[in-house]
Amino acid sequence: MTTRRANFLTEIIDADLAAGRVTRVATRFPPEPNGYLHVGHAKSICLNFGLARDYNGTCNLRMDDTNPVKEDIDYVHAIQKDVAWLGFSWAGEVRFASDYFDPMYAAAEQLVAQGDAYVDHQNVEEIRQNRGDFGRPGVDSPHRERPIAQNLELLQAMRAGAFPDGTCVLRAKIDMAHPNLLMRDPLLYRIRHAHHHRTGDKWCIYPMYDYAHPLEDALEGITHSICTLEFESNRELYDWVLDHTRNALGLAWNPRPRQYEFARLGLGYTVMSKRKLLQLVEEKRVNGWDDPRMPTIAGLRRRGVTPEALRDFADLIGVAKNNSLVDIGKLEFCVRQDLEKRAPRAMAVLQPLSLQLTNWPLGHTDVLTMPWKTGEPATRQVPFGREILIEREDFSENPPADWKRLSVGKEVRLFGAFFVRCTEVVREDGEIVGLLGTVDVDTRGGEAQDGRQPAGTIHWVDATHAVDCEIRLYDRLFTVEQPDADGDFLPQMNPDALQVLQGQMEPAAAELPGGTHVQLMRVGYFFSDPVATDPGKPVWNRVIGLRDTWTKAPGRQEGRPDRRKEPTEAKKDTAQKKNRAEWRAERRTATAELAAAYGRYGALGVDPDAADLLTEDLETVAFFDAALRAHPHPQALSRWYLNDLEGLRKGRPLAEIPLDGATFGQFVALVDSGQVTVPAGKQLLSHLVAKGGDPVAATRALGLGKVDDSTAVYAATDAVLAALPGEAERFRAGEQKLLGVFIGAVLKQLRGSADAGAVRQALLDRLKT
RNA sequence: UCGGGGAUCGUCUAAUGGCAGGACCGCAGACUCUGAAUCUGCUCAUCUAGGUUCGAAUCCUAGUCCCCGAACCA
Repeated sequence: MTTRRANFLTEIIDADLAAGRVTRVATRFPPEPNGYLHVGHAKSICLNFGLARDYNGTCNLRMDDTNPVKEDIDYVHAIQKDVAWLGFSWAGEVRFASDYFDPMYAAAEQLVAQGDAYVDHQNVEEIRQNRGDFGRPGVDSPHRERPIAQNLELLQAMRAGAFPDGTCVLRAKIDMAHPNLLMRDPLLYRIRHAHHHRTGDKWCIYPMYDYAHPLEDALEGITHSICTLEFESNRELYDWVLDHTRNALGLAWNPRPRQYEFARLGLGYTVMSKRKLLQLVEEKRVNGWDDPRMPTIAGLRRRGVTPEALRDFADLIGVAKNNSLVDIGKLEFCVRQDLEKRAPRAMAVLQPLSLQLTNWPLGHTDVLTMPWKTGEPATRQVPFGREILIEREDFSENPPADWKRLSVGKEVRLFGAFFVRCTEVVREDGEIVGLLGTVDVDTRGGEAQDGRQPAGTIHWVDATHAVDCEIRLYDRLFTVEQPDADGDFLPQMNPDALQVLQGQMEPAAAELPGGTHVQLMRVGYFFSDPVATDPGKPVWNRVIGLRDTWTKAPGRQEGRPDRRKEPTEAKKDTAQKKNRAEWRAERRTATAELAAAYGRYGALGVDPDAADLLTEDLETVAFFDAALRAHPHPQALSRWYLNDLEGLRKGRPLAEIPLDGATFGQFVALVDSGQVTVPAGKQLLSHLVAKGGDPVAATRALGLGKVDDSTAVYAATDAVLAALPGEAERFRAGEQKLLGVFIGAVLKQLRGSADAGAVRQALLDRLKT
């Protein structure tokens, strides 16, 4: 049983299940096979498959292959491999949008037959021109009103291959003046005389995404179709297609799929668009889709990132609708956390410096047995001889005060072996070329008989047995957090994202096969490249360095990103954009009744701002007038209307809520009379907006009548304080803010039917020491 | 310009009218045969202004800023 991570989507699903809208959960991951999957897709995969897992539902893997000129079978295979590698299994076979071309076409003919679609002969340019723009409505196509029979004939001719590419399209007949540009007669089918990787030459017309996607979902019985934020505007069209094809395929769309959008992953120091990734590959700025510098799943896999780390990362960053740019340090954290647990330890030096131990017998080798990992049984043999290689940066001639490594005259421990002391520096032309030192043979295994502890421990390898190996040091692909913020992203590429070094590795580790994780002690986590490693010729990729609180890598922007914004200067309103108040004022000028109502309310003592809001339209005025007739107290009425009812109706027109103006007036009268308290009134109003009914009857039914009985208040107060002894203690200790918690609890117990002031008083009474 | 979204520690994300919580990062300390890991502690946030309420991140009003949308791409 995995713990379910809550987010806005799980809330929606819970509500759907509770309301019976769906009885099962079916999601899908629908990539277009036109590129490799990247870590952004990994987030989506974890979401869709994770939801299916958490709700005992299903998740399909579906190739959205509706555009034959861009897609390729190789990508299909790569995508399957990546999803499986991430640890997910899809329901049944892999699906293909192209599997549904027949029913999609049938539905298109039905749309034409219903008069909901037509064949348009305008060219691309004309269609674009006639679509209008954000500020201008579109104009109807000259072919928009063609008779149905002719449209049907043309569509069939399109399908039969009678027209060359680009000569005509099938369009939905919606509204060329629609504020959502996607709804201005969107294209449904275009002609492409192209070979499709699955359907071959069967089709020469292919459906557009907005038409195909909802049908794919519906045909597969998807309940929750989850996509990214940029598709928000497409949702309206998604629903239109479903609404207008619901009878065409003999399917009831039950449950009808619904689209929900979440924020896609933005990750620092990399790029995530398929186009840019493709460009990096095609221009050979990286070595293919699986280059370990790439944010592709294939690249991360080859680098040595594990599926567990990626899944942890997906959990860590969560799912929401905020546009976000995730700190790449979070990914790095997940990688380290995972590798820390699993990686055996080994030693290699990247930049060797020789240390001759002058008191060690010439030609003698001691073989030490060390565990692959502290506390675990598996061991390895590590040779130790007269010449030792240490890391160049582990020696300093002029060490700082807190130096914990080697320097002249100082003793350090060689990890798992002996204590050594440096006695002399060997130079050539002023350059340090080696070190002379002595070893304490009584410290074998790293423990001194006398219990002394050297200041530091460093890693090392034996010079005569060390194995040459290629070390590939990977770093962030770009030098700035947002390489594609503006302009060209290529100049931001990090030239040091790959550094190749010739290192010296202990022999046991050098024999590890490709695809093995290891922590090179004090250096980082490494992965033997599964492609480049040959037997006896190891190539090691650095997955990620160890966290380093001592030295900071040069040339890298330090620490956490600080994207804090300067408080922006309020922009002077140069554009004469009309605000909502101005719209209302304008409408009042145009409509005498509104103006009259405004004057009338003002005369009744309603605050001008409130009067402005109440005279937004005639519907509101009529409602308010009816309320006024039932309860002639304009201030109270307007407060309840504006502050509570306005929020409760959630944008629905007044006519659609089961509460009319007169009843609303009666409701306010009831509260004003003191028979119902304000908090109870809020509950009551919420009930009336949802269910309708008579306020007095509802009050009685819900038990919301005011409790004047101070015994009851005190009893509830005592019960609450008894149930929250810790809080009561803290309150007495001075945490004033807890009073609200108590009031809330008492009010809840009394169903809001007590006066808050009385409750407060009772609490203070009881709580005073 | 129109339509649709969004705004909470530096970053990501909770809190659904009642104690602004967690994680990453950072800082300090403990421990350490890895300057790692581990452990402890600390710093740090509700876009602004009004209003409703005993009580507002949450409800109302006005404003500000950010993102997406005008491929025969998905």
